[in-house]
Amino acid sequence: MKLSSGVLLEILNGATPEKPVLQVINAKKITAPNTVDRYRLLLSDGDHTYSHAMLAAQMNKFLENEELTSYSIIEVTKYMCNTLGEKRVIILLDLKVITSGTDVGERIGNPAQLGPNNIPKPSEVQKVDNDNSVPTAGANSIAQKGTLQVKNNQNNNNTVMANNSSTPNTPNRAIHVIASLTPYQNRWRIRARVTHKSNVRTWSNSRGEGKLFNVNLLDDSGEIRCTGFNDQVDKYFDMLEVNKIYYFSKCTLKTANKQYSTLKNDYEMTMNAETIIEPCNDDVSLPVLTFDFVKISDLEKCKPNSNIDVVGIVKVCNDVGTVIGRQSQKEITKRDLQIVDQSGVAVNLTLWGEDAVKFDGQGYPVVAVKGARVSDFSGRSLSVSGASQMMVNPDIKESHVLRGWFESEGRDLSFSTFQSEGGSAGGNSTNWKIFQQVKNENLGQGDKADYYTAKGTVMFMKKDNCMYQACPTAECNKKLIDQGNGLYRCEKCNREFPNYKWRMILQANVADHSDNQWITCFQESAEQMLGIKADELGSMREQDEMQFDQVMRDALFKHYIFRMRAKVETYNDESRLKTVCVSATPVNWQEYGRKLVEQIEQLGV
DNA sequence: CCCCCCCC
Repeated sequence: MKLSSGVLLEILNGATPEKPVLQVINAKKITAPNTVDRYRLLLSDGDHTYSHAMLAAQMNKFLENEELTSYSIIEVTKYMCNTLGEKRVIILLDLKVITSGTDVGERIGNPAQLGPNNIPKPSEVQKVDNDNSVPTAGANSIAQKGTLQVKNNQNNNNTVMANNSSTPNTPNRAIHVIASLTPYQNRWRIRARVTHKSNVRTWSNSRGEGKLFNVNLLDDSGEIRCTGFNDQVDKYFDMLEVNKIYYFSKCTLKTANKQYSTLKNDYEMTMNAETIIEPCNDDVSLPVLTFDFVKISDLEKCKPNSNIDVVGIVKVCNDVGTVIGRQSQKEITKRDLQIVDQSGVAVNLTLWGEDAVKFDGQGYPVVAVKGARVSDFSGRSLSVSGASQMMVNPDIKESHVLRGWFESEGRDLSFSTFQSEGGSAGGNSTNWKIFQQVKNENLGQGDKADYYTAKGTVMFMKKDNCMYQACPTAECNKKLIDQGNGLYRCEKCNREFPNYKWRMILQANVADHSDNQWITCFQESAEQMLGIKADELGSMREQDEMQFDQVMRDALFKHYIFRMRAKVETYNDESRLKTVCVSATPVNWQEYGRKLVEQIEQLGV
């Protein structure tokens, strides 16, 4: 296969030749904390090599599954050339591997390196100042696997009507692609489809209050989240509609917090007072939603609290039910579905709120969820969170294939389910861990607390600040302010009291054979571990410090079964794992011994 | 500047 000689120089000169055939000499992974990995490529057209080339993030799988290796020959079906400062960067948006790297085995020809000295400066590049500056090689760009492609100007089974009816009164200016946006460059304009719009949410905390919403934006190169606060909510919330295409410019780019973002982008955008958003009614071909489906059987390999894309047939649709939120104490509507796919495994998918109420499970519908939340409840289960996007019977290939499979054979199959760990029957979610596992498995690093059970020995307790004078009101445990006049003030109840009750916050270090863990014990667990009621201990400390010290010493080196809640908390940009001891129960040695025997048997020795 | 998305 011949390389497209000289094509790199043409591209850098501003031309957009179709389907260039290039050799990938090598690829280098660029990693940075809290970002999606990106790959920088050294490309060759046989005459020249060029190293300022990037693979669009959604094409990473080509390298990660080793389909694309060094020396591979590729046909680039979609690409673009962007200017970043004084650099011209070629971004590969879509490609086909024509010959594998191992079959080629070497660098073709003797290409000379292109660099700043022998390529035109961006300012010298002939401006291709119209919408054609996004090259879509070939008359019809090929929809990627799992991509719903809209062709506004064609009748075709894949067509989803997305009518952008208003006329853009926008001057023709070069269009940038989402993959090329960075915080270091603010002269850009993208054309993107809104694939998701949140509701308006209000917040109120120590840093202030306000309202916000976000939209997810998608173009050929990638996706990005865009958030509008306060004034921008009023200005753009109603205007932006899901599935429609808009021009965006002058938003603020910042590093995305991966803890909260499910989108494949290192950055996210915030609308500001200068932001310009205009509807686009051109005949443009932009993807609607890209999925990266995980087979249900592969959920086992997915980390709890991660977000994945899944598609399945709704085999069982349970009735709507309600639960009480642990934190909010509010009643929440939910509906459990059981979904299945060709992997022969069934998994529970929980819908919440409106999604749960509105869902119609008649006729075994297909559901596709982008960004479903994985949990380890009963082995594995899934949840449609606010950041997820759910489509029922979407018009995508996977959906039709799944339907065909279900009608022909899937309907009559029996499916296996995930098993909760520990081996006990039923949904036993005790989740036994040793402290080393707690660290290795990054428990509590997700945005939701992780609960686990561990057997541990008390190694140390901090005496300082282990108890405080709390508001005597039954439900209020707030620390009182000693007024010095025999009265104590509660800021929460806005009252003064002559009395108080003792409450405990005991920091303890507990260990097992593998590691140790600092934990916070509140009233009940602290009283259990110290073997004394907080009120008694409080007055003891005031009357006889030595006796108090003795109680603390006597509590050391005792063994408990601890129920823990682990969650990362962030103070002043510094995050650390906070482990709260929910309960401490003295070890029942018979029962614990039986559990160890069971574990040993499971080793199969 | 949010970041809650829940339950067994």
